[in-house]
Amino acid sequence: MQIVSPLERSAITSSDRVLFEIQRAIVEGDIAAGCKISEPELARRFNVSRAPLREALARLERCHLIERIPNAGARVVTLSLEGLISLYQIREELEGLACRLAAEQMPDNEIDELRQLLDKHLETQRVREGESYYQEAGDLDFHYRIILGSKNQYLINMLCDELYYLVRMYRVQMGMNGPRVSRAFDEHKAIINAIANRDGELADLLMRRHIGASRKNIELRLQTEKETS
Amino acid sequence: MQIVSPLERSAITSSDRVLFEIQRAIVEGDIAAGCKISEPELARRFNVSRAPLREALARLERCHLIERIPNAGARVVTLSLEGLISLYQIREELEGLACRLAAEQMPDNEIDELRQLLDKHLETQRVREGESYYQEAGDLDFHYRIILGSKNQYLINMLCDELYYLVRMYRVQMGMNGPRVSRAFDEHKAIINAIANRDGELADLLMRRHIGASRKNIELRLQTEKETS
DNA sequence: CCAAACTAAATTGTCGACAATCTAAAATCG
DNA sequence: CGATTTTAGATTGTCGACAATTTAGTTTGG
Repeated sequence: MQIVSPLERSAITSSDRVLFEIQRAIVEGDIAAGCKISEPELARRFNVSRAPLREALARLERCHLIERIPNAGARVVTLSLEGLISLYQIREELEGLACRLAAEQMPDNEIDELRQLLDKHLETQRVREGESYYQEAGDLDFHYRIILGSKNQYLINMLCDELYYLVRMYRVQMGMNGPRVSRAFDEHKAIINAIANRDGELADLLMRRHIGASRKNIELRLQTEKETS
Repeated sequence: MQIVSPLERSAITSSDRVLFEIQRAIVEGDIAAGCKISEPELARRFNVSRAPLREALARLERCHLIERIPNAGARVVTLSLEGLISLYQIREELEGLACRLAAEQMPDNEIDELRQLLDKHLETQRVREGESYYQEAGDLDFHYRIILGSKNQYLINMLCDELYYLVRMYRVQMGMNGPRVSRAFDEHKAIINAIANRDGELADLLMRRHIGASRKNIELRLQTEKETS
């Protein structure tokens, strides 16, 4: 059984296709945060009828990218410091748990693969110092694999399907890059080492710190942006 | 602002109505676990077209009550010991977090109301010793209010909207009752005391233990059922 | 001039029918 | 006789149109 990389999915139905396109558009800001969503407009834009579009909207609501009010329509969510903190509080708990479980459940070969992935990312980072996109994708991939390693069906579903698009949206639109990128590598290394040693408690702790540091990094960024504006 | 009891909701659209009815039917076992779901049949049964029914199915999938496969249809989830453990592992983390946050965020009047609720439940339990339904509803109400007290939007959404119907389903269909009912009251009391004292760390710990004990209770029950059958 | 009531346009929710896909039973071939 | 292919039935996905509701603009009354 091959592990399907989480960032590439296959669209079966036309509802899937529309979902993926709108998801990407919202995450990357092509459809602005807080923007009202018009069903007829989007249906025309993506060449589908309203039925599959509404199915897609239901799934967008599920991953917290839009908010719907019955008989009134949908809006893209607005990003806020408060929301960011709420989101990362949950991530700390759930991904900490994921690490603890992965330390018990993750097979050796998956751990090896993850190590190789980290090495590969290190090279890419050296080459593309400063550019943050690849690091972000790599970071997400790292987190994804540990979550999958937990073998907890609900955990996987909640984090990978319901929460991570919003995480990406915060990262892309609020900008997570700069000097923290290199430090994140060391933290990833320490986490995978703890998992390889089957030390779930340590892996849990390290992941909580890692996510906490990431949160503080974005908070700081928001703070300085406010001051300079 | 009045706190709307989570167990009573108002159906705005006909899709809502169908959702609530099917939700109840699945949770209480009227539609059996593992059962295949036929869209035309359910549409006839609830006197709606397939459009609102499919909207309802999408939301049922969201709260993990059914599983859908594109072009192949939906099934009611099957309950398993493995699934139960996965579910409760997540509850321990998230409700522990909810307690910690509630200790910081919950206003005094909400804490008082929750205390009064516990006293009321105590009376009901004395009167109806042995019958577990009221305790269950009360227990859920208790957990609900603490989650709401956390004031974390995502936490509230994930627990109250996405996970708790499944929790109820496990409880109803696997039967959570017996001598643990009375002990749960004491645990609830201790938790609300910790929150009232603004001791988030303790409240967190106590909630994790409370949920862990609840899980072990059900596990034990499943074990003995297996042996006697 | 402001507020409330009404009206019209647009949007969302729902319906019935058609197209695409899957499932299972019947037929064919080795 | 068993395995594969074919075919018929049923189910899911999608479409366009209609009904119900909301929103914005206009009119009316104080």
